[in-house]
Amino acid sequence: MYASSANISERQAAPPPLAISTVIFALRPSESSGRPTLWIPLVRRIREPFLGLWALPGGPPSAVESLQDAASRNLAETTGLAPEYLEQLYAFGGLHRSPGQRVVSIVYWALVQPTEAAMAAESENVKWFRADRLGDLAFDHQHIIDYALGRLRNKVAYGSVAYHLLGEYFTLAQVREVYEAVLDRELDPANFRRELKASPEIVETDKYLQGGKHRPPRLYRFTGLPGLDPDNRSTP
Amino acid sequence: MYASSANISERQAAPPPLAISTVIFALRPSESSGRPTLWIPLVRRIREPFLGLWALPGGPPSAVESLQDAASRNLAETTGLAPEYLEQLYAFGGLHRSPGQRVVSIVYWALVQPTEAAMAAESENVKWFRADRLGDLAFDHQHIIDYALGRLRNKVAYGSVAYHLLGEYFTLAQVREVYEAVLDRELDPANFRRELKASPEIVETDKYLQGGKHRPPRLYRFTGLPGLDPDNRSTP
DNA sequence: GCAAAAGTGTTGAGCTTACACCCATGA
DNA sequence: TCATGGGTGTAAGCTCAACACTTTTGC
Repeated sequence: MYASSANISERQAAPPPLAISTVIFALRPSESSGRPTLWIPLVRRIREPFLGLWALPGGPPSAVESLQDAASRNLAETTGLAPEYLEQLYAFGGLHRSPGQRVVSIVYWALVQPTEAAMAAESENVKWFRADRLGDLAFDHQHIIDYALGRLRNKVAYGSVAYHLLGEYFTLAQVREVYEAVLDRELDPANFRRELKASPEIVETDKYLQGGKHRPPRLYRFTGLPGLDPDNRSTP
Repeated sequence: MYASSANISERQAAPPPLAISTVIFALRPSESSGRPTLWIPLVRRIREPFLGLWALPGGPPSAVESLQDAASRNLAETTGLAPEYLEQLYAFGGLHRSPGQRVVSIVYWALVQPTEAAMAAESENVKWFRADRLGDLAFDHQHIIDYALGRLRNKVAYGSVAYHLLGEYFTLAQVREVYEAVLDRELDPANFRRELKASPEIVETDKYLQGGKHRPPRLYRFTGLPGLDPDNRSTP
């Protein structure tokens, strides 16, 4: 009988090793249409298994950092990115995720702003891909990305997540484009703008976006809070 | 640079050990009002730290079982229960969850039917508590339970989870009582029944619940699917 | 018959949706 | 001045919440 989740010295078999991975989303204009689409940075496998294939950035957590910090560090090390939004996705621990040793991966998902994404480190072994056009990936990473996409869609549909894919100032039409890219369907501009203006987290500024072809749209800011990591108890 | 979530041999420090815990919910009639309320089984700590305090059932996963199977086994070993519903809750991995060694806990949450719950093993070291009246718990387990309660409330409000707390046959009023217990507010019986009858997953039977004080209500069944664990990829 | 829960009907408020329309700007 | 996206108005339709009402049982 095991009476605690925090004492593992009570069983013989070695528990499976742990790794942290992150699915990172950013917006980039599509090469064809120019409209914003979702992109994901991947890193190339430099050893077996799956040598040469693309995979999610990840690695083992160190003993002295929280899981979320591990995801952050990892993300900075591989891609140079500092995410605007970072949330735990799921812990994957199936027996056959990896040939050879079995690994438990705690996966995070992140949103980065386009300014960040633009100056992200890209190299021989780090490349960005359109989220809907990935090739063959290592391990179960395609499956993980599909799950992350589902979560993103869900969070966008309800919550206040879309703004983390945009810069500090944005037009309401830009927000709509994010929704349209993520949900993959068109939305009524008139009704969408009304809905956003009803939300108190979106505040109007007195700036306008200049340089467009037509009437310059007003810029807005998002003032909502990022949402807390549940892995923090109030009684330390 | 760490190119994979499934290869941990690339870093020096030993990763933190892993444990699985489960928050188990079942309905029992309240001693005072007789109306159904949420109860949770806990196990007593039989060693330091937190010796003597109550804690969530849990233990290390073995190397040869999936995380969900580990939660299931664990649950059977400690409480004798076979849950009707089992879903991953969150991976808790803060640095200060446990005095002494740092542990990462992947926590599941479960719903068991009242028949199961009634014949659950109870002993000196395993007891059931009202979810809203727990004493001091070991580790961050109170915090975890609060989070699980939030998830349960959310899933009940939207989804099709309430039926897993009931037996195979149930009246619509019983479903309403579950909602009322979980959400902690009263619901309009007329509107609630209409909403349920609109759902195709709830099918009418030709049985009636006899033995009540008044008009015998019709019994219904739930035909929905349990919802899949995301930790299963389709390409094996 | 009476009390109480099972079960049905109805109505108004409010929100969503579709779309007509005006506004401001670059070319 | 015209094309285009920014931005506003509005009416139909639907959903939801409140509550009056009928039905069926045990006592």
